[in-house]
Formats: sequence, structure tokens, C-alpha cells
Amino acid sequence: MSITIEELARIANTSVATVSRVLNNKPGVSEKRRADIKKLAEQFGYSPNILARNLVMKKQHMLGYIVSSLSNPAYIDFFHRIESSCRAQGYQVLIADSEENVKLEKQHIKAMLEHRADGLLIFPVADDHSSAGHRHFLDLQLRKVPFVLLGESGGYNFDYVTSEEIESSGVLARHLLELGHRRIGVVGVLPGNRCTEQRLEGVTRVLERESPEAAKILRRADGEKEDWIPEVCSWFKYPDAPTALITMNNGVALRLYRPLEEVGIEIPRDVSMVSFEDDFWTELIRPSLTTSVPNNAEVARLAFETLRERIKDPEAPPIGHHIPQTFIRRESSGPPRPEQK
Amino acid sequence: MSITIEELARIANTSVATVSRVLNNKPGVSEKRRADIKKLAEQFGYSPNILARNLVMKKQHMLGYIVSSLSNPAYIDFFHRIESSCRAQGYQVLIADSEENVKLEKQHIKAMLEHRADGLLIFPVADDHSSAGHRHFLDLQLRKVPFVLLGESGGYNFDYVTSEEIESSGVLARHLLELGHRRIGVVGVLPGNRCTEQRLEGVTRVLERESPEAAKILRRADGEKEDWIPEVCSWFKYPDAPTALITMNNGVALRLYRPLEEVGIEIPRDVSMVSFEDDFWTELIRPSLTTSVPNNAEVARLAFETLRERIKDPEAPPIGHHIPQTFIRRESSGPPRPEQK
DNA sequence: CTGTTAGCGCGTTCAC
DNA sequence: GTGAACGCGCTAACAG
Repeated sequence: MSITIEELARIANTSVATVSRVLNNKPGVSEKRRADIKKLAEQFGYSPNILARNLVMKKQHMLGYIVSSLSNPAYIDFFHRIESSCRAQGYQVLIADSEENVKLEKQHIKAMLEHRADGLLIFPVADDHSSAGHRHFLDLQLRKVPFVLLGESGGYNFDYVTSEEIESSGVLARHLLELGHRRIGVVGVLPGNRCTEQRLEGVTRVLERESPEAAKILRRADGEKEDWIPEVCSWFKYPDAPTALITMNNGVALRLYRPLEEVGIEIPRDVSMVSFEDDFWTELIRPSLTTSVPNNAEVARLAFETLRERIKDPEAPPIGHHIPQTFIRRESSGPPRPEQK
Repeated sequence: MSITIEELARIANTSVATVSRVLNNKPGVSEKRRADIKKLAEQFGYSPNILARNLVMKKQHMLGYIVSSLSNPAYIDFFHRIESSCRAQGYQVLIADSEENVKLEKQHIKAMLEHRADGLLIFPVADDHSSAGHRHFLDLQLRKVPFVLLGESGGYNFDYVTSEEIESSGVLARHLLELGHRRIGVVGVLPGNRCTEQRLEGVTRVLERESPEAAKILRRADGEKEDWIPEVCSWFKYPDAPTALITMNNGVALRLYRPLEEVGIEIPRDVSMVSFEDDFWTELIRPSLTTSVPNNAEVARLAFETLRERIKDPEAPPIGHHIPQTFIRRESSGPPRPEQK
């Protein structure tokens, strides 16, 4: 498929050592030979065999990026940021998608280890952020594999970087309280999913502290897929319907737009809606969505940096970072209808 | 980081050959030793060094997938399909994102070649589907690197698989004609982008054949980013405004929703809108979008198969495939207002 | 059945 | 400045 360093040496009437020196821009070769060999390499389309090189160098300059779901645009955004940092430092990034499947996640970790990646950046699958779901990371830590989790550490003492969820979620709740909402509903919590659970916790904490009566009547429609659609719609059959909804992500919010409209509920006139995450369509739809958006740039930067530190010093104590989110007010949230209470 | 096959052999009081045999499930080892060695390998957390293995095997069981933009959900969809086919056959897939940048594309190709991928699946960057933009693929072909293009072959004789654009685009045009539209606008054509150019061609062909008067007054708002927004809006200041718009993809369509509404134009009452591609929000927004959706599943399947064939026989003549799209009628298209014509 | 050995392509001493 | 020789971890003959 491509010639080897040895063939090149033969063609250039020299030894592999010399060729290797010029290929790696190392000193100790006369300028003339250097130029000659470079020309020959170009001419014969020489392509170094990275495998052989890495095998002897025992350094891959390669990081693994394992993500719970590539369908999530945020993770792609992440990847771009991380990759450009890496490229700047001569690192390559291997991507893998676990498709929210722990088994696949483990499989990918194994594969990357076999490929001798220097370190791993992992968005653990969201299904199971319990300590059980994180047990396989313990193995990694024991084996001294440098890795950092993007998300919670599941109670273990791992390196991790994550978006701050509780405070940020509280901001959304406070926003609704300030607008005058008291009857609030939370939609799309996935039991067992740490991220949504924290968002819920952020809401309840603020409510309990700042408006106990609102906390008491907080409603929830949880579950997978779109199970919550009929439940949420049913709330609006009664006079004590919520005047504001907090959805666990933009997808959940958008999926409610049409069903609500069909039962005669208008946003934000009849109900306010606030959400999490950021997508290009968030401000294009009507009404545009008020959201709390994670600071991906900073999370990515810190994750990469943390991994570099870990690679440098495998013995240092693990550290965790929480990055605050940004609140963006848009059209979907407003004061409750006066006549409604 | 992990023990080697040699250390394992020493621990098990045997030779590397035997260990290698059990690790690869090859015959010629007594059941007892096999079990012993497997246990030991497990116990010591042995992880094979794929680099060393591939170096000697000269087979990576690894494909490269280079895509013009990972931000496009369709390409992720693709990746999933291709990857699952690959995994089923013991192949791994390396992803790379060229971010619509030819330079990056070349860089990634180089990297994958250096990693000795067995073959490449490439979505060329869309900016330049001219023959100049495809010249670097000629090098690949000359070097006998197995690769297949996802998209047009730019006039060269390469393997490629692509969504059929011209006929499919014609279906949208015909749909509008049948609804009674005659004043039609095309939005979002990127000059130099083969895909959008073909979609435009599909429209004009049908119009010229089936309604020459409509073809004559066909309008266009081309360009990058969102340049076309003010232009499209300005059309509606005059009585001869288009009654239907064909946008080059869902993003373009969605970006027009609000601006049109702001100038008092309602979809589909005042103007019908039809588009291309498929996104989860396409049927969730209001009004839901009538689109022509590419058959990704089939394209992915065929691309993978074509690559396998190419790897098997590097000398066979290249072949191209065009996969028809599916038309999906939704709410955004309807008959023109009677009073308008 | 089992062990010995020769490379795979490359970077790196260490002599010349 | 230059080249011969060794070893990275592994597979595949080949010989017992």
C-alpha cells in the first residue's frame, strides 16, 4: 500500500537510521541528503506506518472520546472544541458512540485501551449514573488508565467535569416565581438519570425555600420517550392547571408545543415554558424557548486540561469541576394570566 | 499499562505461541491449558496490543469515515448504520470531521492512511464538488487505496453512492404544480455546491417541461448563511409574490418561518413551503414541513457494501449508485390562495 | 500438542 | 555525519 522506510533507504543509497532522522526532522544529517530524501519520500508517496512508530515509541498522541449519544448536538460541539485543542498539541481524537448503552460503552473503552489511547474522555451513558453504573470506571482507575468523566462521578472519586445543574436549575425556578407563577409542573425527569434528577432537585430546593406553597403543589410527569405528553395535556382539563412548565431539555419542550396547542393551550399566554440545553432551532421556533444553556466551551476546555494533568501525573488526587450555566430569557416565559388567579 | 503476551507466557509457564493461540481461540491447545491461560489473562487484566497485532497481520479491520460536517444529524445517522454493519463483521470505524474544510479533509485522509485503515468512506466537503475539489481523490485511486465517496464523484471515475437529487427534487416541484402553484421561489442554493445545484436543476427541469410559464418566472435567493432572508421577505411586498417556496434544506426553511410571519405571511395560507432532509423537529414545528427525505439507510448499506467490494478487488471498474428519496407531505404545503391568482 | 524463531516497520543507541 | 543492530508486542511458520 505504501513503501517502507527501509525501501526508501535503499532507493536513497543510505541507511534506515538516516531516513528516520530526516523524516522526523532530527539533526545529524547533512542538508543535501536531507533534501534528497525528502524529495524521494514525497515522490514515492511515502506514508509513515503509525502503528510501527507507536509500537516502538509507546506513545500514541491519541485520546479517546466516548460519548453516550452522538445524536446529541451538544456532544458534537464538545468534540469540535476538544479536537481543536488536541490538534494544536499534536494529539488525535478517536470518537465512539455508546448509544446510551452501557455494554457498548464498555466495549468502546476496551477497544480504545487495546489501541493504546493515551487517555479517555467519557460521557457516561445517562441511563445509570448510580454507583453500580460506574463500577467499570473503577477498573480503569485501578489500572491507572488516565480518564476524565464528563458528568457526575457517581459517588466514586474520579476526575470529572460537568455542567452545574442544581443552581442553574434553581435560576429557572426563580425566574418563574418572579414572574408570579406558583403552580408549576416539571416534565421529563428520567428516574435514575442523574442529570435530570439534579435539575429537579434544583427546582424543588428553590421552591421550598422561596415559596413553600408552590413546592407543595409541584407536579411531575416523568418517564421515557413521550409518555408524559398525555399526562401533561390532562393537567389542563382542570382549573388548577400549572401556569408554568419546566422541561428537562429542549426536545421535551418542543414535543409539547403541538399537543398543548391542540388542547387549546397557548404559550406563554396560558402556560410558560422553560427548558435546558441549546439548539439552533431554540430561538427560531415560535415562541422561542427560554432556556438554561450549559457552557460547553468551558467544560470542554477544562476536561481536556484535566485529562492532560492526569496523564502527566497518574498519582495525583482526582478532582471535580462544576461549570455554571447561562440563563437566556426568550418568548416562552411570561407572567401567568391574571384571570387564572 | 498492561502486561504483554510474553509476561503472560512466563507466568503460565509456557510459550508465547501457546498463549497467542488461546488468546485468538485457535486450535492446538489442550483444554486445560486453554482454561488456565484464559483465567490468568483475565486476572492480570491482559489487554492485547492491537498495534503490534495489526503490524504483523497487515490488516486493521478498520474503516475510516470522513464526513464534511458532523453537525449534520444525517451524517450521524449514517455513521450509526455503517458502524453497526461494521461491528457485525468485526470492523471498527474511525470518524473524522472535516468541518467543510478541504484542508482538514486532506489531513484526515492522510492520518487515516497512516493508521493503515483498510478503506475510507468519505463525504466530501460540499464547498467544492468541482473536479478541482476532487483532485486529491485521484491520488487515492492511483495509490490503490480503497475508498467510496458519499456524494457525487465530481466527474471522475470513482466509486460513489449518493441520494438521487434531480428526480426527487422534481417530485417536490410537481407537487407544487399539482396544487396549482405557478409563482415559485427557490431558496438557499449554494453556488458550487453540487447537491443544491442538482436540486435546483430538478425543479427547473420539471417546470420547463410541465409549465413553461412557471419556469420563466422562477425566482431564486441564493447565498451563504442567512443572506437570503431579507431578499425572500422583500418578494412579498409585491402582488406577484411567489405562492410557494422550495428551500434547499430544513434549516433554511425553519430560518424563514419567523421572518415571514413578521411580515404578515402565513404558511401555507399565503405561501407553501417544501424542503429537503429530515430532522426530528420537522414534524413537530407548526406548520410541519413537507419534505423530500433521503433514504439514508439504503445509502449507508450500499456504501459499506461497495467499499467491501472495492477492498476485495482493487482492480474492478468503479461504480456509482443513486438512491431515490421519499416524498413526505405535511402541513406546510397547500393550494395557493384563490384571490391571489 | 508445544516451544523456538523470524519478521512486521520503525526509533534509537552505539560504534565508526 | 552515518550505518548496523536491537527491541517494541505480536502472529505464523517450523521443528520437536
